[in-house]
Formats: sequence, C-alpha cells, structure tokens
Amino acid sequence: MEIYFELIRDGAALARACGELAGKAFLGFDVETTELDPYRGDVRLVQLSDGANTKVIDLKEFAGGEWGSSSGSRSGSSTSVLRANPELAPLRELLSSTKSVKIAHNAKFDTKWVRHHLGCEVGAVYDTYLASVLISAGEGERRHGLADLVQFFLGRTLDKSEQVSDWGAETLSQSQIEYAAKDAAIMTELREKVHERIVADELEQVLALENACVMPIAEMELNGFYIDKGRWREQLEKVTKVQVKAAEELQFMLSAGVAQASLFGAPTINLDSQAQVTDALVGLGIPMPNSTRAWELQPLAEEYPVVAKLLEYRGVAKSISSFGENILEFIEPATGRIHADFRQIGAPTGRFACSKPNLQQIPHEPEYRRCFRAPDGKMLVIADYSQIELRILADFSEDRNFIEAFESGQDFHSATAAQVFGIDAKDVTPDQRSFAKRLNFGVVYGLGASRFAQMAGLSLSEGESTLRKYFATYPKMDEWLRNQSKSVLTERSARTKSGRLARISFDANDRSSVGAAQRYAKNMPIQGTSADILKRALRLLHDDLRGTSGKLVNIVHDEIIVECDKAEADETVKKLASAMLTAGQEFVGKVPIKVDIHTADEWSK
DNA sequence: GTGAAGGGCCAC
DNA sequence: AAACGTGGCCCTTCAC
Repeated sequence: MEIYFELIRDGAALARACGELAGKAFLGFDVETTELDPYRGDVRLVQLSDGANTKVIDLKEFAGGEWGSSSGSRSGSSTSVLRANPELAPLRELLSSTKSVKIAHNAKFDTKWVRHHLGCEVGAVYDTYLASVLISAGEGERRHGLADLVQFFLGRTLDKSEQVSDWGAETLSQSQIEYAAKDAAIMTELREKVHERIVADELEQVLALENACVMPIAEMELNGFYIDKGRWREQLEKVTKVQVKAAEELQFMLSAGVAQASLFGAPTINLDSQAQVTDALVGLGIPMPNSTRAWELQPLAEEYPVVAKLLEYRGVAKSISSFGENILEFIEPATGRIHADFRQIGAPTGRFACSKPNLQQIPHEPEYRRCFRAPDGKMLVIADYSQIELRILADFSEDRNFIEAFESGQDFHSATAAQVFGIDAKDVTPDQRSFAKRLNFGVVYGLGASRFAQMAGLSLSEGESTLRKYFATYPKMDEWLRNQSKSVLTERSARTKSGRLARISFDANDRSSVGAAQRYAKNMPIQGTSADILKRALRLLHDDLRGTSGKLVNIVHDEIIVECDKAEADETVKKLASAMLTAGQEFVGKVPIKVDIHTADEWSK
C-alpha cells in the first residue's frame, strides 16, 4: 500500500500541517516511543492522518538538544523542553480539540505519552482496541492487536516488524518512518469497518462510554497512588515475626505425623506444599476433606490445634508473599508513587482488572490500607456506592418490595430480614440480618438452594424453604432472574444497561455448563451495569476536576479515590459525590442511588 | 531455566 | 456429582 505522508521537522511545517488536519472529523493517531513507560523514555514520533494525508512529526527536532534519554539517564529527558516549547502549540491544540476524534489502537498508551510529555489531553478518543473487545464480547479466540484487526476487518496484512525498532536512533530509517505513517494512515479506514460492526451489534452507547473513559484512566495511571514505605515495612516486619513463629510451631506439630524421623530429627516439610502438608495431616490421623481450603479446614480447627496453626500460617504467609516487599518494587523512582496497570475491559462484564500491582486486592485491614495515604499537604477523598449491585437488580426487576426496602432508607439487610420473616425491622435479630445479607449477596451471583443451605448451616429443605420465602417477598426479582435463566438458552447472550454485550456459549447436553451459563446470565447484567456506572462517573469526574488540585488515584469496582489539596477537600467531596450520583441515576432510574463519602489522611473506612 | 496448570486466597 | 459472579498474584508441581 502506497501512502502519502509528510515528515515534519520544524515549527512552520507543523503549524501548516495542523491547519490542514484541523477540520477533519476523524484522525488516525499514533505515537512511537523509546520505552513502554512514559516515565522512562521519550516520544519520538507523533503521527496524525485523515486517511489520505498523513503527518509524521519528529519531536526530536522540537526538543532542543535535550532529546535522547533512551540510554536511561533522566537528565537527558526532553519532557520539560517539549512541554514548554511554544512551537508545539498547534499540535497541542489539535490533539486536545474535541472537534476531531483521534482514532488510536489501545489509546491509553498514546494518550499517556501525550499527557505526560506534551502536557495536554487528547480531546476525543476512538479506541479500535476497546471496540474490538466489545464486539468479541468475551467469545472466541480472536486476538486484538492492530495487525489482527487490519487482517480481520480489512483483509490486509500490516507489517509490525518495525514496532520494536530503535526509536531513539539519531536518524530514523525510511522504513521506520513509513511504518509509523502507515499505522496512523490506516486508522480512519479501519474505524469505518469496525464501526459498522459496532452499529450492527448495537454497541454504540457502550463504546462511547469506554472511549470517554480512556483519558481519565490514562491520567490515573500517570498520577499513581502514594504509598508510605516506612509504614509498609513496619507492617511487613510485624507479620514476618508472626510468620517465623507460626512456621516453627507448625513444622514441629506436623513432624509428629511423619513416619520416620531421621537421625538428625524429623525431615523438613515444605509448609507451602499442599501435598506435603496433607500427607503430614493424614499421618496425624486427621480426617482430611477434599481440599485443604480454609473454609474446608475451618470446622476441623477447633478439634485439631495443628489445623488451626496451619490456617494461621497460611494467613500470614499470604500476607508476606502477596503483600510484602514486592509491592514496594513497583514504586516509580521518578514520582515515588505506584503506577499500576488498569485494563479497562478487564472482564467481559466490563469490570476493570488491575495488575503490577493489583491495587484492587489490597487487604481490607487498616494495617495495610493505612499505608496508602495522602502525601503532606494533601487529602484523600474516598467514595463508594452503597449496595450498588442490589440497587441495579432492583431496577432491572422493578420489584416493588425490593425498591421500597431501599426507599425506606433503613439498613437494607435488616429491611430484607423484616420482609422475609414478616416482622418489624426493630425486632430483627443479628442472625436474621446475617441470613438476609447472605441471601441478598447470593442472589446477585445466581445462588442455588443447596449452596445457600450449606453456607447458612441449614438442611437442604430448610435452605429451600428460606429461599422460597425470600423470593415470595420479592416476586418480580424472582421473575427477572428466572427470565434471565430462560432467555439465555435461546439468546445465548446478556446485556447491561449501557448495552454492553456478553456472548454466552454452553453445551446444552451438559447440566453444569448450562447451569454456569444461567448463573452468568443473571450476574453479568448486574456486575456489568455497575461497571458502566463507574466508568460514566469517571468521565464526569474527569471533566469536573480539570483545573483543580484533585487527582484520581485509585478505583476498586464501586469505589473512587481522589487526592487533592487540603484546602480543596470540601469542594472535591462535592464534585466526586455529584459525579457518582449523576452517573448512577443515568443507568438506575427507579431506585435511589446512595454514595458514602468521606475525607481522610489515609485509605480507610 | 521457562512456562503452564492447579490450588489457594486477596479484593469487590 | 456439583456446589454463587469477576479478577490477579503467589506457590508448588510437572512438562519441555
């Protein structure tokens, strides 16, 4: 494929080029960088294309003599020079303009580099990667690389071999520049084909939601989350002491069950090996369940101190391995903060996934959460949706009793207990409330009677009758859940309120496969609508925080954490609460939305 | 040595 | 038999 492109190397040419592209509705957009992490490299090229006319901008020419940090030294970074260079103003204006939509593949990457190194937002984003993920809707092995999409949607082959070439070179080769130009030039055509499928699958609304969320997430990753190293190490030392002691004691208790003690004492058992631990426990005459999972071992812990000790050891071992020194290794030297990787469509339901490290699975205990704190002079604003999934289920099902339980404003699980047991809310016992709570959570996951009975310590028939009573209290909820179960058999799909689609395949001859599909069809619209709401809130928040000290620093499914100047805390609380309530009301119209929000020095409830 | 699978467990 | 949804990370085990 021959394309026309222009290599831009000076301010006058850049101003002219940006003028040419400024009126276009869609622009292919790409960057080439010397590293993968914007804090550790430089942007070499920015490419913009309307499909026929492609501009390749060599930022090295705009960085004075400061360009070239790819050797690793921070002093050579061009960031501050590029940000301050007035010759780049037309590029910043074009990129941040919302008049032309910038089409990029995995736009989070490109927008992060632009945000950090050029100092501006990317105004309107169309992400072909996210679009492709939405279209595949959790089904099939289709890959989502740019070359894969070009092959699938355009039937052409895109050569990506230059992607990993040296973008820090003094002079770029013709092949490198042509590759860079092609990547941007192909985007408008690709978008058209991709969008045909988006329209055909009725995914326009959810794609708009996702595209609008790219910039907020890019900024959140750049912002990072501050962690207090000292506090973290203190906690780690404490737990390590406990672990050493627990390991010694457990080793001693287990070795009593090992048949032959060697001359040098009992052989060492690897306490992290289920196999070895199980053998030792069997040797001690303990009736072992099918697995050594905590919930299976729990009932044995009272009778056998060694089992209790194993559980204690497991707990601290997990803390040290998953939440130990390794977390500190993710602190970026340039910022002193943790910049985790958020995958915007981490699950087919639309939920985020987070890794390196996973900030969505930090233990809830204050000893851990308090390590994530506001730096001096700053404040954290912490907000989460109250019972959002149950409210979404209430909204889907339109069940009158269910909705009234929320409208009453009282403790929701107590309200459920009162309705199920036909008593006054003030007479609900802690046991009854606990029952109701487990039922409320369970139905969201498609809970069955046998699992509920086991969980609540009831016989199967008791479990069944309690579940019957529950569904008799909320008949329309029962009806909605049953309908999801039924319709998935023919539709083989489910959708959230935003129209997010999950294709659901199953083996009709396999009961467990059908059961799993039915549970998923009940859960996906609920979990996924919660994700829709969070994403909408992030966009509203992003626009509302612009120009303030407020920075998005973490999200955990139904929780948003913003860091801001102490002096702006009250204002930030208002903005965050408003964004979350508005987003909730957009998708949930029949049930009140509640947001719990507070300010704190540290991440705690 | 590297990588995949499986068990286990953290979050919502 | 199977058994309530979504992830990621750590460990051991086992194949290459």
